[in-house]
Amino acid sequence: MDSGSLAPQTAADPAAPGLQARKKLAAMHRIQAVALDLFEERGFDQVAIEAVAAGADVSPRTVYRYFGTKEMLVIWDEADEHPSSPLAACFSSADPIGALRAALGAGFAAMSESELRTIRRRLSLVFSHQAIEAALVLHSYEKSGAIVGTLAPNREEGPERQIFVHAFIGASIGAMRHWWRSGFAGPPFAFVDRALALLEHGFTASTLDASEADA
Amino acid sequence: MDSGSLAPQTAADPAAPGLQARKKLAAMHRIQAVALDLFEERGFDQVAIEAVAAGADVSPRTVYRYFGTKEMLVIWDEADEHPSSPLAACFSSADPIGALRAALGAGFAAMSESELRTIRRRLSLVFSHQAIEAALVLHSYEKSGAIVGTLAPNREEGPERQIFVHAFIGASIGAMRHWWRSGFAGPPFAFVDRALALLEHGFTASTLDASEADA
DNA sequence: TGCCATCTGGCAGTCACTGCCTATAATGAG
DNA sequence: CTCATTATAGGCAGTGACTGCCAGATGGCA
Repeated sequence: MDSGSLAPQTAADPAAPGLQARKKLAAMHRIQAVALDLFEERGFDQVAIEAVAAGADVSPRTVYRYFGTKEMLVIWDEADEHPSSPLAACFSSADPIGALRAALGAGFAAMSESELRTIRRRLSLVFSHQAIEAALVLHSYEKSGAIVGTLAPNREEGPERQIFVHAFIGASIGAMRHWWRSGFAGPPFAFVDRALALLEHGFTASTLDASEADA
Repeated sequence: MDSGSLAPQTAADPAAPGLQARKKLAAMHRIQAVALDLFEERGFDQVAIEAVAAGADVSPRTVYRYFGTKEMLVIWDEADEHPSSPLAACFSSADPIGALRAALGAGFAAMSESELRTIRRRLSLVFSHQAIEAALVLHSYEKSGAIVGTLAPNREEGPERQIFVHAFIGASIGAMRHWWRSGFAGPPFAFVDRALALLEHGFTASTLDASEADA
């Protein structure tokens, strides 16, 4: 609702985004908010892009230009915009899993309650609709693939890193799905942390057999 | 080309599929063959379903009835039809990873060279087109989710199994992707086996750092 | 203030996908 | 073998996601 951040900046920050960039970002937030409302109210498949556009006072063409696909209305996160993702450093770390645990923990801790609420709303839509979940998996693959690609551009690599990235994303999404299925019980980081612990120490038979196995 | 298996069976096998079932299966193989040819020739996005249907001498409506989506023309595998999937037993085994390794190894070993060639063609399409890869991930999640769902219908579960299933699929697809990127060098099972070994014993820092790390 | 680059909106078109109805082919009983 | 029943393929029309194109509007900047 509030678009106070559209006011021009007094100091000339060299890396400051211009007015159009700020307007675009504000419009994207507005469009996504309208979309989430409509999707929750009528169901993802029952809402046409045209309705979202009308509710956000933009043209359908603009919605497509901003988000590309209907699923991206749910998937999109402003954090993805910043290219200097904290995940990038993790994959190149000597201890990737430890770095990921630290980065994700810090990320979740830094979230406000309203941000967490939005995350929960989006995840509910993700796991209720196959098409959105598929888009999320794919988006994550792409992002991580791009990160790994910049780390080792030319080197012939073994399959380990590729397998790890995919397994990491799979495990994370599995953890998020379980968080959702549990009615978002407990802090979100507990689930991701459990997933990372499993990846780090391996899935033993006893781990999978018993429901009680704390790391 | 040959549809010899359409001949009526002499002995009355009680579980034998009827004529329509055999015709449908033959048509699906024919349609998929045409689709793969066209997709490789012109590109997935440049081929309309109508063209596939025309090439296979069926109506477009029938293609949709059989495959549901365009991506399924690539994803579909006759092995998926049989409900008694060997994977089902694996997830309920006391040693799921060992069982998976055995089942997948046996599955790959049983494949003829022509079947392997088809797998390679399909994988090339999968990893060249995001939409198909997304559909594959989704399809795998669904299948595995259904299997796990039948195993423990009511029990409240911890996140471990959910995480494992997703990580397993992620790792497998990562392995397959690497197999594809390597120009399908070596036997396919080596990559999946590597993925399973990593899942079983965990991703250590040294595993991810060096390209050379044999289990 | 005025020029230039960029962006938004509208239009028309393609195509994946679906529900509905009819024609046809397989199945089982007599 | 014949017929009634049932399942299945094909045709048709419609919806909606998504895209290229062009004209008009708007921010960026001298």
